[in-house]
Amino acid sequence: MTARSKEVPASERPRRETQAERFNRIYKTIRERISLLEYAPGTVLNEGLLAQEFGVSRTPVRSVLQRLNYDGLVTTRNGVGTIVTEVDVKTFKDIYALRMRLAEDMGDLSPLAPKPEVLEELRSLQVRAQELGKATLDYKAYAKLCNDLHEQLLELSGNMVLREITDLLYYRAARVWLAFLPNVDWKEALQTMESEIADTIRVLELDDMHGVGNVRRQYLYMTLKTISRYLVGV
Amino acid sequence: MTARSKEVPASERPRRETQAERFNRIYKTIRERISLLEYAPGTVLNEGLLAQEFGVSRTPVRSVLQRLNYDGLVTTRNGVGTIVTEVDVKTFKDIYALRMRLAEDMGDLSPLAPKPEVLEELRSLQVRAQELGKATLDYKAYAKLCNDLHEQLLELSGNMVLREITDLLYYRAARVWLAFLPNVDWKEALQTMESEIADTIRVLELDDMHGVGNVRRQYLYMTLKTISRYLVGV
DNA sequence: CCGAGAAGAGCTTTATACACCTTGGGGAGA
DNA sequence: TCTCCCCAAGGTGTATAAAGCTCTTCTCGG
Repeated sequence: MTARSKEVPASERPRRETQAERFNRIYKTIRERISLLEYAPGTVLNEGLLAQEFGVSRTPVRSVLQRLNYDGLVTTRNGVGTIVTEVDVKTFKDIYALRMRLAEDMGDLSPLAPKPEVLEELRSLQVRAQELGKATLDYKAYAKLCNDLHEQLLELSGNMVLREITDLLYYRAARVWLAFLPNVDWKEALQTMESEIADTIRVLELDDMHGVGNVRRQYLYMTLKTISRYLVGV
Repeated sequence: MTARSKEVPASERPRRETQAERFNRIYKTIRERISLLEYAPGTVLNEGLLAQEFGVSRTPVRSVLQRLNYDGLVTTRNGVGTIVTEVDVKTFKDIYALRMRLAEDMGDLSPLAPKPEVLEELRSLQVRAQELGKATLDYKAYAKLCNDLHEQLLELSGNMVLREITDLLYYRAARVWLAFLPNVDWKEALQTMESEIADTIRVLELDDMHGVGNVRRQYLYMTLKTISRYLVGV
């Protein structure tokens, strides 16, 4: 029993943020900014400024940036700074090829019975997609939708390792599709996304976990093909 | 042009170890020690001592340990130390289930034409397995053999992302099989390994990259079953 | 006018000092 | 004798200063 815990009951005491919690907060914040293209590829992240923004010293920020480095989202060059990476074409294709496989695996490897909350959340995502399709261009909202969909799909697998890797690969290539988005028709893009969500809900309601993976794989394939076609054109 | 490069021609100057090189050296060293059970699960790694051993300050060592933490090989507890993780049964099965899939993928996703060096290396591994089978128990040598085989198989895929993940998962679970080894017959274990290498060489000589994945998957399956059977028995 | 070179600014990397946390042992009290 | 509390030792987490690297810019010579 420490001295502090005697002063106030543990339940009332406003528990200070754990170091791990703080790490995750900063990590997810920066990762989201990268995935939303707020930090576009080539952007130089300054440790000092980030430290200032999050109200910590540079040390914990460095720790986060190193993690993002392992994730492949940034590279740090001595004397220059920490730079958000470009995703080259080959890597992009490699990632998508692998993600398509992993999507299938998601249905096979210890799938979880779909929790009602997930279905609920997916329906609200569907609404968001519909609303967004009517509205004017809002790439950031689109990206958030993608991220949220991804997050919900993760919930469907009981294989934590698969989850982790799927998450890793998702964020490593998420920027590419978003950066490509201006090249495709906005309404069509959102209709496609709405279809994916609708299809997913449909198979989920049948408890067809294999189907979920197939739907995901199908739309990953479409995305890959769309971008590939454009790359050939250039 | 810096001052130092004027003193001696760049070709003669003994290029100092890059920071990245030093990182990798320390990282791979510690990771190998973990995979070889030199640092068994539960072992507490002391940042200060490691820093002393590698002749650096605690900072770069911390950086390596954080990476190992992300890899799932250690967990760091404040005030205690950095502890080599146990691999629980569920995680182990999750990893193996995924590795089996990835082994198949290895044959499908941009396989590389087998370089002669790889075949050469595999043949030497086969010899090592034969020698080891005749000799007395040497778990560490067995583990090194496993690691080297793994490394060679990585060379066969042109999908760098797949390589990276395969590597990650290999080392995350490598300890388990090694720790289990005393429960199986030594000669049989080495005969099995020799068979795997022989099978791999055979399919490689036919340029059957899909076959390589199948062989790998097959032996992963055997390993998984062997351990699972034992776990049920307990 | 042009280019090579050197100095300087700004960044990351490393080293080090200090704060905080965890743990285990020793001592006082029941 | 057992239990509980306290505290000291030793660990990691954080902050900060020094060192090293990179790029820019300015200057001086051709």
